Amino acid sequence: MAKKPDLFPGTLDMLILKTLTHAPLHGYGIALSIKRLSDEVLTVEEGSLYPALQRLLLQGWVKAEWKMTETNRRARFYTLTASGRKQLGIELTEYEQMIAAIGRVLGSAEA
Amino acid sequence: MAKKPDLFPGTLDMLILKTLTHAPLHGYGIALSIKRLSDEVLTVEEGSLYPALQRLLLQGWVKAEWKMTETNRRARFYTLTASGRKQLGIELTEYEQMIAAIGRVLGSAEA
DNA sequence: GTCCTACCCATAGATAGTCTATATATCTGT
DNA sequence: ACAGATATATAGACTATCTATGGGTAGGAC
Repeated sequence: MAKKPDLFPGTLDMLILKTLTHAPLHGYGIALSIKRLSDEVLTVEEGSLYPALQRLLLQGWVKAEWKMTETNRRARFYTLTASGRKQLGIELTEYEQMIAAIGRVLGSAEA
Repeated sequence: MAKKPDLFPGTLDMLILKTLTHAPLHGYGIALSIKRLSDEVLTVEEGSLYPALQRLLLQGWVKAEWKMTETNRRARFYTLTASGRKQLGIELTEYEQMIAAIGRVLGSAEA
């Protein structure tokens, strides 16, 4: 984490997996998608995105194939696998539990 | 981050500052407080807590003094400063903005 | 009186996930 | 020809967290 992070460490994988539930996308498209959906609040840097995609590939949560984009450039399209979908479910649950717990602390009136 | 973190990186400082808005506490008490308020979901390890307190001291967001606990042991009590209270406000705003943005991505039906 | 548990502080080292910076290349519009 | 958007990828730096360890005190149980 150099300086201030553009997103929460640990949430990137979840966001990528979620984005791929809609349709297969290439890396650049994933970054744009997350940026757009979050109203420009979340920015995924390339140096974060591609390592993350390698991790997901290694885990078997996504698969990749080279195709042509609509603008006629070659790009790697990533598709969510069955185990990736399962993993997304796990991460969503953990995330919501964590957020709820933090919310309880932040909302507390007493120590 | 060795293995799975017990909380979101970046949120610890905010949680500590929030806990101290109620009353001055020593390190051990802060850890217990966060654990209890979060229903045992969030665990602050000592190896995370004390470095974090050093950071907060350096920034001037908390001040510390040695006192005696109710159980008659000497302990360092940390108190929130004015700038610490201001910093907490900033971090809360950023946090909520971030959470809202992630929620929009996770709740999206389309890419 | 000795042991055990809870209390309390602190540092060193490992780990991992992020950012910055850089390199390469193609397509489109001017 | 050139600029700007599209597109992939890696190396290196940074930093907050975890694991592991060390030291020390008070109080109660036995």
